[in-house]
Amino acid sequence: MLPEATVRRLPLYLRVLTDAIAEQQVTMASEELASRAGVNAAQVRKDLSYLGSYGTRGVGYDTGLLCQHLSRQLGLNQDFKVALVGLGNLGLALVNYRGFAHRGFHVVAAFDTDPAKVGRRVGDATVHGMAELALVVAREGVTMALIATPAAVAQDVAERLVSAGVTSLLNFAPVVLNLPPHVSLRQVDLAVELQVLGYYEHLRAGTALFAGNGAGPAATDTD
Amino acid sequence: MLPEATVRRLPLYLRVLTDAIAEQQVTMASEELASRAGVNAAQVRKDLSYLGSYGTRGVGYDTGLLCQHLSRQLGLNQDFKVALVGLGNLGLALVNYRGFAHRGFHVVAAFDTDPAKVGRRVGDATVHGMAELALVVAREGVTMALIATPAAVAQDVAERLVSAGVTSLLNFAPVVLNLPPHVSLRQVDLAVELQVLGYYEHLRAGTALFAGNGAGPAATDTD
DNA sequence: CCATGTGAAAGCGTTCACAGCG
DNA sequence: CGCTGTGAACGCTTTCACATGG
Repeated sequence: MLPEATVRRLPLYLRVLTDAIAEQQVTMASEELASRAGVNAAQVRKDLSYLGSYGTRGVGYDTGLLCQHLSRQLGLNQDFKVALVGLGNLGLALVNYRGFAHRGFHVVAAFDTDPAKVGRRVGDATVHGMAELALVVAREGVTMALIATPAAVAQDVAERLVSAGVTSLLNFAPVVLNLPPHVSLRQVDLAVELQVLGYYEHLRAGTALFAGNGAGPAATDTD
Repeated sequence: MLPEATVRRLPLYLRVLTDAIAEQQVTMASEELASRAGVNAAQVRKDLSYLGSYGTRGVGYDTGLLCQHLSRQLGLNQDFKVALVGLGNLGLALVNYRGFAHRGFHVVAAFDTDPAKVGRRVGDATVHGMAELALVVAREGVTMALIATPAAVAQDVAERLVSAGVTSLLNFAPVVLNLPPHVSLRQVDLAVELQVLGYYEHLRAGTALFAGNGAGPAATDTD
């Protein structure tokens, strides 16, 4: 079991390594991997040490070997079947997002309440009405879902997805979801992100009257 | 100066309070606020204690009073001028997102490289070419920006925004941005979120062979 | 000699437990 | 009596510093 903080950084390392491999780079030291991933070098070494010893002292890490191991750890050699609920602007953006299929995440089913959208195809998926959710999710063997619905229905949608067999959810609706503990849940909340930025912006505006320049607390966070 | 972890939760509390006020609820105990925000009650009390003493012992918090104070802390009484760069599916979703204008965030300028899009209006903003970025950002007094461009150009776009006077960035492109420390940066990375879910999904699939049921480590995180 | 891998230390964030106040 | 506000304990994360090995 890897620490959660480590899990969140593995995709970044993987991205850096993939770029390096494309540039024919065969080895990389923790120092370089760290600076390209925006973290501390000791952090990189500790994170990678959880996976075993895949580096060579005096040299660095073999980019190809490490890339392979990170992919395996993240389960990227298998394919994940993903459902998308809510085909507003955000839902459409999600289904067309390149980063998904690229890494083994396949949106195989989409759902919306709007009868005008039902029956259309978005990406590789057909749009179904909400009534068919349980049936289609079970039939397609979907295990992950993206919730891009209005906040008011997100909890209900989440519960129906979980009942139908989904075990991982990525929720974009601005509500806190209550789900059984065996379900993995991650939240992407644009309003929260903006308000956090607003706080620091507001802080700078206030302290600028007292302090000389704008050298304030930069909230750099990758999550 | 509030701890960053606390700042990230304030918008959640604010949302719960806003809902409660709409339901005519005048006071709320830390216990209820906590459960509705999906956190621990002691956490709520500690977070709120950083802002001062706005609760009444034996009763709870005055929803209206607390809401007002949280809004002030987050700088939501002032208006923020926001620029949007990149008008793909995601960019369009962002400009049409309701949660923004609602809380004082106004997208007053948009930019894209596609000549076919330049000159159009999206929401309340006119679409400009990239060449006009510095000029328009300075003229409109933009301080915050959303980067919804391809990864390859995000670093360049970010630097140009910062040169033009932007001090807060919300980046949706899947790259680590390197910026001067006085700039606040937040990252929303869909590929990372999915891969984290993939890790736990993969883990459950692997351990299911050994352990009896799927009661695994649920990564519930609001961030 | 150089960079990894890792104990030990330092720093944060969360949770507990209860004193204190309305 | 109930709930806030808070010191103290706990656990997780990050960083340091260096022994170890190619």
